[in-house]
Amino acid sequence: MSNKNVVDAVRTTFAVLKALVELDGAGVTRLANRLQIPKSTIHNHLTTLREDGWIVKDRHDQYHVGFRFVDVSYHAKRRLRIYDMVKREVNELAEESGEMALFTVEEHGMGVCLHRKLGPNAIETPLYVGYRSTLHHTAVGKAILAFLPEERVEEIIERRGLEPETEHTITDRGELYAELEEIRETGVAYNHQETITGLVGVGVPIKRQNGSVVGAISIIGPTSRMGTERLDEYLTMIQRSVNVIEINSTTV
Amino acid sequence: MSNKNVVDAVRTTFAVLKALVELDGAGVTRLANRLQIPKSTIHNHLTTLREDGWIVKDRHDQYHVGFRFVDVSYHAKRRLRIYDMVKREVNELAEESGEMALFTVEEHGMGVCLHRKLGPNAIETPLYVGYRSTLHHTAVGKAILAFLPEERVEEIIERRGLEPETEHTITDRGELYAELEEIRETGVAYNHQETITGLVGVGVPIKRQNGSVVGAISIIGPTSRMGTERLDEYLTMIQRSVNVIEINSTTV
DNA sequence: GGCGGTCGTTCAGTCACAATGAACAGACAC
DNA sequence: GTGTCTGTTCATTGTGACTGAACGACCGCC
Repeated sequence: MSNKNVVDAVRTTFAVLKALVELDGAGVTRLANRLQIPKSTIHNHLTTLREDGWIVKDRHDQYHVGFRFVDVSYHAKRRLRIYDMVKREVNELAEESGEMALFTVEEHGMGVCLHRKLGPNAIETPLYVGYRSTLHHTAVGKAILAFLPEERVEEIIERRGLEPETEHTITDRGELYAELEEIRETGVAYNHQETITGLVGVGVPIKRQNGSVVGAISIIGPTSRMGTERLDEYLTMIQRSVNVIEINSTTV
Repeated sequence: MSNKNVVDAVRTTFAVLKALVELDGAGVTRLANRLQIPKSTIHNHLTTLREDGWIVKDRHDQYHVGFRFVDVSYHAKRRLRIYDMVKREVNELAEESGEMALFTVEEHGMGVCLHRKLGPNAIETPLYVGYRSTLHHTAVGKAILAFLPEERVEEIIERRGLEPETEHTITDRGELYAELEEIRETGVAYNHQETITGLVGVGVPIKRQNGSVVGAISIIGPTSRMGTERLDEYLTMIQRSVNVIEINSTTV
């Protein structure tokens, strides 16, 4: 079960934290049952986490992840120098388009949404800042994959699979590679109802001077409002934003 | 050294994470030196954290806290049902006042800023979403302290102290209690250059139906722009916002 | 108001395993 | 080539993480 050179107790603690997030707070017994770990062990971990200020216990003896992670989150985002600039551009894209605009980066083979702005007409989606998803079925995800080294892409597909989200999700490796090739040529990635039926998106990667990809920006909306000519319009807007970001990031 | 019923390995791991945040990324050796823990031990923890997707290693073998904490952060904030409403009100306060508006809650005896919005004229401060500080020298902090149970307040002062930030910071326990009493009567807390010289603020607590305090909202700006009458103006605005929040939170 | 059935918490024993230091390998400057 | 930084591996060992059973607090129910 346990690999070498790793600390199992750390695994346990983060399993507890993950469960607290998923259960939206829980008590000792519920955690013990869910994780199949004795109550006393769970209790020790919870006590440690609480004493160190990472979780809280409410008046009903329910434990919750604490706000200290908000601090960690801030510092994680701060590592991206372009973050503030990207935020500004994404906000503008949302305002101009009226739809939802977002910024996503890749980490451990998953896409993580780091900024999201709802325009005046934006639809409701489960997407939030911090949301993690596989890369193969989103506009931003494919935009990123297209510009990662080939071996990284294979590694990621191996690790994360090509699970279908809708009937339009690309689940064939060859098909995906063909589309990535096309994205490399055109510099644009689309999401044609591959994540949620009725939802389309257009995304463009943000690259460093050396050509490596940092992340991607996209605009997302319902098929009813996002026809071909509208998508083209949005694409132009996004490309302008990415241009601004890429140019300004070289000077810093 | 080690308490009973706690897991030291967990302490170590979070010490590593904390150091990674403070150092803005670091390698094995630097962490080992800083934490006075052998390299191999640090390495084991880093490997575990990385395999589980909590930290990343860049191309220069520097470890950084990962974006997965952004996800945790989101779920921590989501626990506050009033969060979205507060966010909207704070944004509006910042727009209307032109200054910085913010929302802070208490956790483990510290204030944690959960939302911050810069108005058009807002000044630069080190305050960010996730920022943690002691409670005794801020408007929001005192607003919260005033409506916590007396024994909690004593506990917090005992644990966190009354460190001076400027020459105006209240460091005397009796003086602080007197001011808290006044805040309880008026429902308003002020920060008169107690955190940063030249910076003043006005804050109001947000309470639940049962009278317990959830957090506080404030507007912060430079002394030059924030005279008595201006502060009164802002106070009225904040009170209106808090009113909206408190009324709407009872119906949910 | 007594009585199961929860819950969280405590505690001492034990053996897995976290911590360790020394050795190794790779990068880099000079 | 040489020296000095890195990060990494690995066998050893002694400690402390894990464990189950017992405890006590709480709550609803009959």
